[in-house]
Amino acid sequence: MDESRTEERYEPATIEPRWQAFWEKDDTFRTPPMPREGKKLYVLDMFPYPSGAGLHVGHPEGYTATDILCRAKRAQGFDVLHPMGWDAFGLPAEQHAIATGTHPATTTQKNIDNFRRQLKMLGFSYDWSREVDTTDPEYVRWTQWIFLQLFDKGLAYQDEIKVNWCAALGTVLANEEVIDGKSERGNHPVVRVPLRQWVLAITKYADRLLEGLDHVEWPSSTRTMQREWIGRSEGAEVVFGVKGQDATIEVFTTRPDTLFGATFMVLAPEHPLVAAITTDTQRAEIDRYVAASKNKSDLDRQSSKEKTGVFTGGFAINPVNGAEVPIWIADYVLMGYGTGAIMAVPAHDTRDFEFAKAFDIPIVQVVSTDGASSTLDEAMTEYGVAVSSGKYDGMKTADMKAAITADLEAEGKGKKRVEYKLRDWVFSRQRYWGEPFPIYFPVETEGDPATSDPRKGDAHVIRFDQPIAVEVSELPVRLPETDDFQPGDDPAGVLARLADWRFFQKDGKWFARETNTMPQWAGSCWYYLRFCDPHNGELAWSPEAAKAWLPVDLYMGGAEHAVLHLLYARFWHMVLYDQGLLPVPEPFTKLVHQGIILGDVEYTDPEGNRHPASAVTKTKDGKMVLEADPSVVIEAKAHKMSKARGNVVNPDDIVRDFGADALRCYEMFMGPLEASKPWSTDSIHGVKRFLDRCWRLAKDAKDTAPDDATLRTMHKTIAKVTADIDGLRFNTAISAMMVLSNDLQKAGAPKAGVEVLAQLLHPFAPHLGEEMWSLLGREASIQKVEWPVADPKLLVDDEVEVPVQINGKKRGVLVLSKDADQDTAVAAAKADERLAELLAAGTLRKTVWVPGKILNFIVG
RNA sequence: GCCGGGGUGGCGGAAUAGGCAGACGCAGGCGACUUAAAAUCGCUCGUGGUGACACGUGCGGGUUCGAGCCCCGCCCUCGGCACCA
Repeated sequence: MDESRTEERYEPATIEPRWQAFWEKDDTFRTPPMPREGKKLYVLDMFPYPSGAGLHVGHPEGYTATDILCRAKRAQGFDVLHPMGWDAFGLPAEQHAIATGTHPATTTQKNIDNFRRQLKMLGFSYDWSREVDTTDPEYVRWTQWIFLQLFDKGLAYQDEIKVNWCAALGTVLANEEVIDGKSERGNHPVVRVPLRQWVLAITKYADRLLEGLDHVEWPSSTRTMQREWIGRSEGAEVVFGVKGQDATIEVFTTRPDTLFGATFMVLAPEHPLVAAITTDTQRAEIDRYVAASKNKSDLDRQSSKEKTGVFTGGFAINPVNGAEVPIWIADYVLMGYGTGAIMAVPAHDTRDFEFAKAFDIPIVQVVSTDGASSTLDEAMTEYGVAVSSGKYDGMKTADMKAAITADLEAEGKGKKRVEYKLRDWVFSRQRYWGEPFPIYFPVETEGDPATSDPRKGDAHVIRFDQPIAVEVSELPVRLPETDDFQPGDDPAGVLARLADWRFFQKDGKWFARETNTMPQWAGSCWYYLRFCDPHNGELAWSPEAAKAWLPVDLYMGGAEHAVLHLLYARFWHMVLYDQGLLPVPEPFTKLVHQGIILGDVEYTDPEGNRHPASAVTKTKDGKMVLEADPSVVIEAKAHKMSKARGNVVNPDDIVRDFGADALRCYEMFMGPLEASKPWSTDSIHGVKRFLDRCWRLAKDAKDTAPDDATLRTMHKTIAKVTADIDGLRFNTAISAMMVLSNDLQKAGAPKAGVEVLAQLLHPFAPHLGEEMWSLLGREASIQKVEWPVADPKLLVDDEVEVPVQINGKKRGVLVLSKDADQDTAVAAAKADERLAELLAAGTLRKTVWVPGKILNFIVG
């Protein structure tokens, strides 16, 4: 036991809790209620779902990145809003309740406490006084209030939507939980049953949501995904007559110019006209096909691309030429898009081409690249000029689209139309653990309302067609207490059978509460707004607070939320903006996705056995093989972390073994923030050694002035690290600090240099930063010290090394003054014995001189 | 199939207005200190060659004095979408 020696070492386990306690007591990271003019910065992490498993190493990646930025920006004089909270409604807690009987609120609270402990352990500079929890009734109050804003504006409505009902599990399943018509868990049959649901009219905002993407600094891949999800498509609606009937069929097409090539029509099996059009001889076969497609989910329908379909026996009349074309039904036409019916132009549409081939339907070419027609081996989908199209022959595709649409419109046989892939948002769930809807319905009882009681099962009718909003003053509508979370035989879920909560009397009349709950998206759609003013008891947020802090300047979170969460949040934001409740039209100015951290690389032989890295070697032709037996080829691959694979890394273990600062720095040093990267516990050692060296530099700092070279390195590092933090290039920032620490050590630890290192390092390794500052004899907290500024004069060296090439190959290096001209450089090169010799070997044809960069002689 | 991102030493990665490829770190090798080990420090470390040199950024072409970076054609890989008329 040598106590003096342990004192001489960097001990994160001692210093980290000490500084965390200091920050807490000092309230170092408290955000001012209002920022100073022009000094606000709102940096937001996507808040986590507090799962029972706790934090994994993926969480701290994005959190550390934003924490570094926030700490640096505070030191640069910004008022930074950097809050954290919990997206705490969700299915796992309810499933846990079903399995164990523990109330979801209890489980959730426990998990939140564990998450908070872990985040504090990592030293993040959140303003914990602004913490929000989406399950807190004070938060739910305002989630419900926002729903009422949507309801009042007619943006929330009810509809019958088919859900995946699994009777055996007694629950409604999400699409991804259904495989081949069976439940993923238990393999029980799943049927599609229509259920009354709340739907939000997000499609009314489709164009706004699309247009807004042009004004945000988001990854282009994410913007593209949102654009494709919205799926705006311009075309025309064309009306076809039905032979021998009064009925008409409307179709949507983006290629009205190919109307002359329509050789058949296809209706979706669910299309309302199918029964009327079908002839008696075809009816049996049609009924069979319709029944078969009825139980298929969209997913199943799309799993096979083989074209199937049945002829109805009916014929449609082409509005431009009166041609009679057969009407088919086929499930490659979706009822949910366009009109549920298409004009099929096999010559110019790949799917129609396949169908025509399968059922031997004529293919008529009406667009051609050169004006001639020929037999097509595949659909010709490119634009060209019209052929076999009557008076339109010779017109270019784009022109003909406009012309024929106008002509159809004039005759009342069609018009311009815009379609979207985006569907309205099904906003209700048949669950317990979610926000109740602030809605109730009148109940009609059979007898006298005073004596009949729907709670006891007396006959009654709930008038779902007459929804009534709960008074704002009565919010929140709380979840009823219960200990029964078991699935039941009613798809409507747990709340529907809690009759004492569901039914109530007012003014002598019976009413029934809405028993659906909101999806998990609801709470996460507006948490960034509540953070501006989290304790407001009168309003969801004050206009002043919103104006001061919005928009979010940087939003950090996983790419898995690229579409849904970010689209839903933007939608709510726009609705609230339209009501004058928000100061800006888009919520998140800049968005960054941190990459996924994969498990440590695994070396696997063809039999699936794993080998240690040291047993593997690379052959000359680049194959990985077993060193002991080169005939065994090894696959080296980093896999996604998963419990099943057993490669999950727990931050608690890493902090225990290396410290929070080492974990933070390692995750930033691994590679670019947005790239997915394999974890390597081995590599943390290097980062830990670096932090160790920094600690010793502070401990051993000498009161000597840094020499000129060290001074230049200090200032270059200040410039590099400052710029890299702004650009979120933390890996290169750390490598620059490693260079500085190595230089400072060689230079004998001059105090001024170590102070700069501590300041630059503290956003990355905040505990060590504070500790170094204190070892250097300075007062806490380093967070309150102004960020260092580089002296531009010290950023450029007076002398530079310029490589000299002969015919593009490096043959030497010249040391020249930084503004040497070509003549000086050439003279210096000729003065070099070796270079002169090489130059003399041929005729000089050309000299390339890039000042300060390169000198290249072309010799022939 | 379509749309994006990416292929650089044994490993993670650095370097793009086209200008010394491999910064920084891991692993490895040699050495110093130590009774020894750990820790620390120093040197070394793309491949071939004693060396001068030659070859090297997924593959094949091209542009250029000069290409990891730009252009054309492929291969692999990771994400997303997938009958949207």
